[in-house]
Amino acid sequence: MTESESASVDLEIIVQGAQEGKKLELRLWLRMLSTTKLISQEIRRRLRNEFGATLPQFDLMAQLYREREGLRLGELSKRTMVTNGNVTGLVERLEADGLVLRVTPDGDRRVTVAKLTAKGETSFSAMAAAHEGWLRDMMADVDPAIVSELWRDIGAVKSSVSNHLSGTDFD
Amino acid sequence: MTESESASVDLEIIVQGAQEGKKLELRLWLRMLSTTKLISQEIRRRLRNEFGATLPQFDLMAQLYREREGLRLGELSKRTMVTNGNVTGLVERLEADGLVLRVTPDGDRRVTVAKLTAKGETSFSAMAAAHEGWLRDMMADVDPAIVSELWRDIGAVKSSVSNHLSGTDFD
DNA sequence: GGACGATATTTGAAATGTCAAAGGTTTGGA
DNA sequence: TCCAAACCTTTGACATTTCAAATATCGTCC
Repeated sequence: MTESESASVDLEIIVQGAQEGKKLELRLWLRMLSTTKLISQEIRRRLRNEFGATLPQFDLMAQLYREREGLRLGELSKRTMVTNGNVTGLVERLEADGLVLRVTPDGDRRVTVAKLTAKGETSFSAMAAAHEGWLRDMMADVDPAIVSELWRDIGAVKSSVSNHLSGTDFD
Repeated sequence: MTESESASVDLEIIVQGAQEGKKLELRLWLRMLSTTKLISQEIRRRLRNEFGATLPQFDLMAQLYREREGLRLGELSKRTMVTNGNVTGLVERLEADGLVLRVTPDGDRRVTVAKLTAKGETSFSAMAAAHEGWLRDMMADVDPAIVSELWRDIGAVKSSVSNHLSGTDFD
């Protein structure tokens, strides 16, 4: 009994080891990373060519588009996963282009709230429509059922990662 | 949890349809992107804290570690998915730290080959071992079968994206 | 052997990114 | 009241990133 069981286990180990070495998680990570880079670069190129915008600007405007009242810079920083200092510069440039407005509310003068201007909303909604289409095109060869499955399972990965962060996590 | 499975599935579908409607690909992309950012930032932090290294440096050294003869900068650029100009600066800093060496082969003086020094190999192999462990830890809550499945299905995404890139096009 | 196109890398400008430290502002006790 | 801790944003020093233009070298065609 131990003989047959251990034999099949050994075989699995051997096959896996022979074909790919080991480190399943590492291989998944490398593939996720390269795929994400590939898509990012394509989106970046198209945003640039068709709208003269950058990806970080698009991401930031996407957050503001969903919150028409505007967002504090710290909140923007969390949602875009970009550091505070970086948000400052991004908003500065967007404001210079007339796409975003900065306001300090009366209640608390430590705070700066960023908000899309009318021009910003128009500009973003055109980009968003195109952006969605690009993604559909790029993933056109993937079975929708697989897309759903990936969405779910990557959620599991994200959740696992969130629970094993070293520094100050929680949110 | 107290409800039957089919009821909760229906509910999910309804909620999903009502709240987000369509855009499955868009939602997958946003989740992939945020998950990748999360993992990247964690690795970045640990590389910095434990080894005083940066992620791009680690990535570049990883390529050189697999090619002990060294790589031309253009090849490095392709493999790391980083632009040529960027590789120049990365290699410069790594050379200043004594981790990488630059050589111009006799045959072709246009070419620069980068190669890990002994110090670079030692340094990288310590980082690589830790790096692999971090990924295993971060993904510890994900079923290995799911990890395999993700690896395969993300491969399908990557392949689809590769087939729908806008080369040099016009408007 | 000299001009030309193809290759390979570097450079320069601008934007994005991190981190740590410094600025203001509020708030909550003593 | 007053001051120290907490909060929010900006600043400053660097590293990374992209793109486009500039350099440098090779190979070839004549």
